[in-house]
Amino acid sequence: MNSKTVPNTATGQKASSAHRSYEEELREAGIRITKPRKVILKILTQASDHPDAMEIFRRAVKVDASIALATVYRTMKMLEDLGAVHRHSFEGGPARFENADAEHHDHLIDLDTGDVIEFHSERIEQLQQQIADELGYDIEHHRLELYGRKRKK
Amino acid sequence: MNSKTVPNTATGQKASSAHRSYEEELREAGIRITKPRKVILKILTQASDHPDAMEIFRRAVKVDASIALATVYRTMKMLEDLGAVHRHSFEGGPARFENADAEHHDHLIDLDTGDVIEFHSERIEQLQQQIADELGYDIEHHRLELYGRKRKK
DNA sequence: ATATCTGCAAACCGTTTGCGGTGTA
DNA sequence: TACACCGCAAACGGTTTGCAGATAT
Repeated sequence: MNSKTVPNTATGQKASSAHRSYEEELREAGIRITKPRKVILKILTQASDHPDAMEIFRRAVKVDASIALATVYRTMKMLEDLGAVHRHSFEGGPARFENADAEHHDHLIDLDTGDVIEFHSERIEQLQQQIADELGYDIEHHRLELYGRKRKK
Repeated sequence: MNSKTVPNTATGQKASSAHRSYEEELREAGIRITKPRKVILKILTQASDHPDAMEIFRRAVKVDASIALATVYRTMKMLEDLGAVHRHSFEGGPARFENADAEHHDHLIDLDTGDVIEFHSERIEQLQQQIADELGYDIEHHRLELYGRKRKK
């Protein structure tokens, strides 16, 4: 019993702000705006954390009890394909999602609470780039996750 | 799917040479050395790549057709708990394993071939440490993976 | 009107586990 | 001999999918 589970209820920090609304994006892509989608998109717009599919489903059911989990999964995949959300597979838990229009950042996951803290280091990005260069590779994307606990001083 | 260890920038990397043998480790831990385990351990000792459970199973069956996939999973978990192997969950595939006694390194995954290239940057490690410090966290472990394709120049 | 979308249930895939029998220490 | 271990099959958790009916455009 050494597997740590990462709880996935975070109390987020920044709210997602100035972006083209999800509905707008769907409309542009010629995708129908249905009732279940409206509910899910609103939840995503309001979310300040990194919810997983089940959590989105729980929030959605409160608004419309007839929504199916499968629809949540289908909608998230559709949004991911559109490039509107990012999917993160952190250790020891289901995939978690976040709006894609924030600037690129990496994540620090609080092992005790599941909270996700975003950070960015231009220097690290450069070093990654340099390493890939030296190895003769073009980076398509990368994943940098720190797993830790609050320092008790 | 092979794996290369690349001598690299900052800190040099030594070849994952023979340290304490797996069998020795098991014996010290008071764990029985059975026939299926012998087969699996030999496969791991000889492996120069990062095989997943199914691949280890395939190789094992060639040696002893009666081995079960469940035994591979059980053995890998046991080795992981012992700290003898590391489990990596790269994107879009099953977990892959590698011997734990190499020095710490990160991974670049070739998206075309699945090859895994190891690298290490002391500078990046320092920066991660610094970021965690600033955020008030102690890092337990981290994950840095670059996903890319060979540069066609 | 009709193609897209839905809910439901079943399938999926990698992994774990309960069982009763086997073999190691 | 005793208990750890095995193979087998069934269960698991997260996710995807086939279907037939519902709905947005």
